[in-house]
Amino acid sequence: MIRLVRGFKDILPSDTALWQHVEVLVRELLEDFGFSELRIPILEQTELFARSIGTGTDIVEKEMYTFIDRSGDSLTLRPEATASVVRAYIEHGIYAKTPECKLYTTGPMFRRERPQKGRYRQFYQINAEVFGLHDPRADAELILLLMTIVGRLELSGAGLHINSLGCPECRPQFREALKPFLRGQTEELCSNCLRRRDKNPMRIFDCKVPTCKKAMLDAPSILDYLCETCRAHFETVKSSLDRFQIPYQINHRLVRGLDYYTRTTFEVLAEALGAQDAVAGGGRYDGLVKALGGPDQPGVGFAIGVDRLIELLAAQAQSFERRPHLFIAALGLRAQDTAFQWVQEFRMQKVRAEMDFENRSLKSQMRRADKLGVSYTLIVGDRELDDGAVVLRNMTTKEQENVPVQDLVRLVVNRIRTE
RNA sequence: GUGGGUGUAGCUCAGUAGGUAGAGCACCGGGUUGUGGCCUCGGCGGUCGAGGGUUCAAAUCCCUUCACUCACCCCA
Repeated sequence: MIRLVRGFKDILPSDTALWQHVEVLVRELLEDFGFSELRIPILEQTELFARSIGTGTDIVEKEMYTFIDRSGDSLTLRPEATASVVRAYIEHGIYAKTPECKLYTTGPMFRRERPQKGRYRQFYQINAEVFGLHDPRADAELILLLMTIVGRLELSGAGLHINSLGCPECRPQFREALKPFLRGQTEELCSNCLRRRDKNPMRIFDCKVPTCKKAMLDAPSILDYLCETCRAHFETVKSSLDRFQIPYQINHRLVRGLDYYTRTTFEVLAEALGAQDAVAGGGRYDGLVKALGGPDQPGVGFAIGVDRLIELLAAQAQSFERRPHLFIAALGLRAQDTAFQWVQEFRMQKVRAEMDFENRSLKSQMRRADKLGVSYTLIVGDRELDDGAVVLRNMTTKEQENVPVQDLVRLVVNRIRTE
């Protein structure tokens, strides 16, 4: 048997209704908040990700699906979307026509990590990006949008964490201050953290090893090292969130894996997800557009991990399945022939009708009707056709009535609509 | 890439003094004449992850391998 590729998955019919529910709701909110959809390809030049995400990152170093195509170009299945959005923003001169713009995009991303709960090699994201706005209220608005989505989806147990990473002006000073502290923690830090102590010391905040966590409790906070501009920026983000009563937790340990983030950074975390607890994450990336060869335009964005979001919603046990409205139990070939005609007419009237093509007993057809969860069943056999009236059974009240064959579709449609 | 756990019917799982497999759910059908959900009876359905070894005999012991899963790592 040929099976799924490791880390990839099928989204089965029993789940797609929930996916669609999320997609529709999020899309509507994005449009309400002024975002326009941008559709970007799944394949890009490898260099785009190397330059935006950073050559030192794990994503670029060992997680990308990269191959050389026949022309000799190195291509990569996108591991994230922001780089492509920025590329499109620059390539099509969007910055010239509408430097300030809000874009969103959705689709699969690819990262060759070891699969586990909430982590797949093909996973889905909804990305929102805002370009051209330095104002901290843009950051706040984006977070507001994200939390509105969370709220509308009635997602429980999800908490917002925010932090500021400073800017190229003040972050280096923090890193310098962090180093002597870390040198004093040689005993406590795990081997991994010791290795990255010099290369990327801020990442140690992310380590989940208990002793590291403990050792980092007394570490200096980036928030004490922000320059005046960054401090004021962060203050406005917070006061804006307060104003809209968005609860949040300041977490000076919240750092990002991608090099291009500056200032505001945030994540929505849900404990129920296990180790992969980030449902959404984002932040400001003021240097990225320029770094990719565009004008010096700022950007802020977030990504929602749809798979994880769905997992949370599915656990909250809410059904979005679409059940048919009507089943036609037809007895005998003549009745089946008529029923076939009717189901088509019902569907044209937006009534989801089903019937059975096997010549099964009424009992088994009733069973099927019950299993489908229809609210009404039409029962038609030779007897009914001869009498010119078929039986309409209300599956919840068990009441039955006769409906004349001529004009049947209209009468039944009305009955179902008035439910 | 590293570690732990697990791999027996579509699903959830039983099944050790080694003797060629069971349950529940699901599915199909019956319980008198053309009527569902409960009950009841029956049926369908398994190369016991794969390959090799030990043995008269292995789902059960040994080796190898693959897959799934959780965690590390990383991140949405």
